[in-house]
Amino acid sequence: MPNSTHFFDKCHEVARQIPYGRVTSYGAIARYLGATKSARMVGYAMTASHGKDVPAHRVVNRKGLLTGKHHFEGTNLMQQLLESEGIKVEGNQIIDFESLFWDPAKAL
DNA sequence: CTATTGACTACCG
DNA sequence: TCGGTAGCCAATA
Repeated sequence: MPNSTHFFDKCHEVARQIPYGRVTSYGAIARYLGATKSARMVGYAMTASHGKDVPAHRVVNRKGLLTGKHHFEGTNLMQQLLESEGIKVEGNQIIDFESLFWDPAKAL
C-alpha cells in the first residue's frame, strides 16, 4: 500500500473492532477519530474498505438507516448480513438501533 | 486550479 | 414531527 491516509486505515481498524451483532454510525467513528464533522469521510473510507476484513455492513448512518446497501453486491446483501447476526432490519432501517449501537469512543 | 460528488450530520422553520 | 439547507473534507473529472 503505497500511500493510505491514516484516517482511512483508522476507520477500517475501528470498524473491524465492532462486536458481533452490534452496529455503529459513521459519525461515531469520525468523532472517535477527532473528525466529528468528517462523517462523510468515514463512509468514503468504507467504500475503500473493499478487499479488507472490514464489516462495513455494521456501519450505518446515525438513524440506523442502511444508506450504503447499494454499494454491496446485491440490493439486500447488507440487510441479509445484519439479520444473519441477529440484527432486525425493516426496509432500510435497523430495529432497536439504539440498543445495538456500539460507540467506539465509549468501548475504547 | 476549480467544480462536482458523496455509505453524513446538525440546524432551522 | 418533518423536510429542506448548509457545512464538511477528500476524491474525481
